[in-house]
Amino acid sequence: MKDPLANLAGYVLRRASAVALAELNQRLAPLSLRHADVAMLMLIESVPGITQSHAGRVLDIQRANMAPFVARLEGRGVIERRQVDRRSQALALTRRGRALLGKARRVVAAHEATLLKRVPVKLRPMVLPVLMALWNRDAS
Amino acid sequence: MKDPLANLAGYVLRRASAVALAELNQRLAPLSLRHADVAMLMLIESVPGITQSHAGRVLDIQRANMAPFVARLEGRGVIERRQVDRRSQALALTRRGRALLGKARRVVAAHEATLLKRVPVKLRPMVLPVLMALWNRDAS
DNA sequence: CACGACTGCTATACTATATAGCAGTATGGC
DNA sequence: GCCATACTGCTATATAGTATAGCAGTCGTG
Repeated sequence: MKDPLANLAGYVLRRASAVALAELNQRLAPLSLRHADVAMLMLIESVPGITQSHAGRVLDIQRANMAPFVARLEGRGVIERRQVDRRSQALALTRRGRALLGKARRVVAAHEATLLKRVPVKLRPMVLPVLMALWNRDAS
Repeated sequence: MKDPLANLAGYVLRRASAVALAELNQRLAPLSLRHADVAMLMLIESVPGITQSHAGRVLDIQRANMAPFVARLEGRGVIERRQVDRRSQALALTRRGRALLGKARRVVAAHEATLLKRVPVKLRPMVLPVLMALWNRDAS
């Protein structure tokens, strides 16, 4: 049946995001990772020593939610905290974290590939520009 | 700062969706509506008499979650249920529902406009095709 | 040095979504 | 007609994600 909401960008954006997210989480399940975990690991890897508060700002995770989130990753032994200040924590990957991230990267790459494969070849180069524009990090 | 995850379509898709959803819900707050309410009202309007279970399938809402959801809308007097079967419920908008949907439509239109305004003019015609392709209703 | 801003944290709440199971109902094959 | 099967609406419950309020301690700056 034809969905009468399919001509609303906001609606399709939400549905597409929900499907993609569910698929990614399913792919990550064997590694006992969620999408947010991988985002955090990738961020820490590319900005080693990033502050916990700074990471939260980049990933748009509330300070309150960062605490148990980071504690869980630390408890798993994939990241470690180093005091940079008497209030700030610098985050870094452990050896184990780097190994896990390696596997996660392959999963993410496969996920990205299936996402893009759904888009007609001619439109593929527009995917990221369109999404980035919709995200619009500067404005809101 | 440059987000190191910004080249992952899945990540940007999720972030864009989250921002857009939050904005829409804020816009809808004065009407005491959430995005899902409006989706339901729009669906019922365009397919009057649609079955509750069918609506749930179209909008991807679990049967279990449909029950309290529909009950809330009915309790507000915006939709009504008619027995079509001894097990199926047909949904329809009440007069009040149609009036409310009228206001909601304008809010949604404004939201859509601000979304599209973020996209460079050249890319705008690609927005819906790209999102629809990513959604990929046929496959998954 | 005092003040305001910042950091990490706990507790809590709310929303969205997911699973399990139940009673009753329609349907298609025999 | 009868029965197995699938479907409908529903309750109860669980989980994940996200949000607010507030606190103790720390830093930077005027």
